[in-house]
Amino acid sequence: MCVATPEPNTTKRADARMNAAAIVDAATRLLARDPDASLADIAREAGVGRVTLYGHFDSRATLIAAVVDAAMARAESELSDVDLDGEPVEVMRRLLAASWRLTHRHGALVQAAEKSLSSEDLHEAHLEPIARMRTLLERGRSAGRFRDDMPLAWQITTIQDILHGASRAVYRGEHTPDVAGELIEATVLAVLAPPTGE
Amino acid sequence: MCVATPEPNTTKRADARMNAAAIVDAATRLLARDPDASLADIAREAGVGRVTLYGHFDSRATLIAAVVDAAMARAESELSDVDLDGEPVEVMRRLLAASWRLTHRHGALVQAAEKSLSSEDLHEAHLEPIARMRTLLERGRSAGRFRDDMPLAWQITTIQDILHGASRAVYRGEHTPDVAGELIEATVLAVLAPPTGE
DNA sequence: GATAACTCAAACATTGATGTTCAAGTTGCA
DNA sequence: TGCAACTTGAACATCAATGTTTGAGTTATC
Repeated sequence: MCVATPEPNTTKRADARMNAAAIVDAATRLLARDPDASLADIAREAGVGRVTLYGHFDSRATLIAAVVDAAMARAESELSDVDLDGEPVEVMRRLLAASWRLTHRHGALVQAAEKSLSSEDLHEAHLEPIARMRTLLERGRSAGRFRDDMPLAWQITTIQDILHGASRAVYRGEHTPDVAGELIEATVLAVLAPPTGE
Repeated sequence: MCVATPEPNTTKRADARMNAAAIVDAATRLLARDPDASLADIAREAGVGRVTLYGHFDSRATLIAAVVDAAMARAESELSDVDLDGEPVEVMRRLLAASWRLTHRHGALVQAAEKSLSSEDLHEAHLEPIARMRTLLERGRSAGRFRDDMPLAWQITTIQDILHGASRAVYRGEHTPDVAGELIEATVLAVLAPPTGE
């Protein structure tokens, strides 16, 4: 569940804690756009010396683990707010909206994590959101609201691909995040809709 | 159109030409899976010494330019074989099938190219296939066969995202290329289908 | 079969990012 | 106020990938 080893609760000075948070924040922002962003870039973005960064995080991997943990914590918090009961199409709308906010915020962070962290940790990290989506898809299929003539895994990766593609398109400036959210909803629902007997 | 400066027609020895071709081939294969593959890896994959590679290509950028050129040449040849006349949905099927073969073969090569080549060159390189797809989409929309309540650019990037996602899924071993082709067709057509008055 | 073209391993130079050390300067906090 | 905690730039070590050079060995081609 948790990628970084939890800090021993040494009481740090207030400014030190602020800096650590600023670094994680800056890293989240930069890595979302460029998974290869250097630690020097991240330190600069955080308004902090490079040495200070190393004072807080032993290595690139340690920092990324911290970023992933923070991201996962917020993600779980936001996703678990989504009410999974009710009409599957409506639930999918809500789940997509929450997923889009997260994807847009974290962007390519997954790729950064894949390069620096053991794949087991990461796979486990993504397991929960995927399971959530899978459960919803299965329920929607049983209810005849989603098509079931494609593999579940395909539908899930397609949804992820659409989300990540939207993230890149927004970074390219092609759409606003809000418009992208609407397009995602329309597109995913079209993919999932049971084929009308043509 | 052409990324690499064309070779002065110095007559090279047969084995040298073979090696150059083997290197481009190996690079195409490796870069399709890992856009960060090192030149040492590529040389090994080509069954050639690292120095030999540098004998044929000045730099990583030069090699990638050659790979892109070869890929583009084959791509154009295969895509221009697709008959663009006729029922838009049928044409889309054919165009998708051809695009899938190319995507599966070239995979992440685009990303490798983006890191090593000037973005102008690359943008121009991708212009033609995108224009082809755009023309077809516009015709299908006019004919009422494709939905026109989303931006064209969104539909195009979505199609590209689905193709690339399928490529990754196949590399992960989740589907065979053939099955992926069918899934791509069904998924893209679902995305493009005009919404039925619900 | 002579020769120019080509290959290749080993060894070196360079570059850019990572990570470390140090000594001097600030600042939160008791 | 004073001190430990914290920050910082500069300088250094390391590592991996990119390129380069050399010199000896193959081989296509004339």
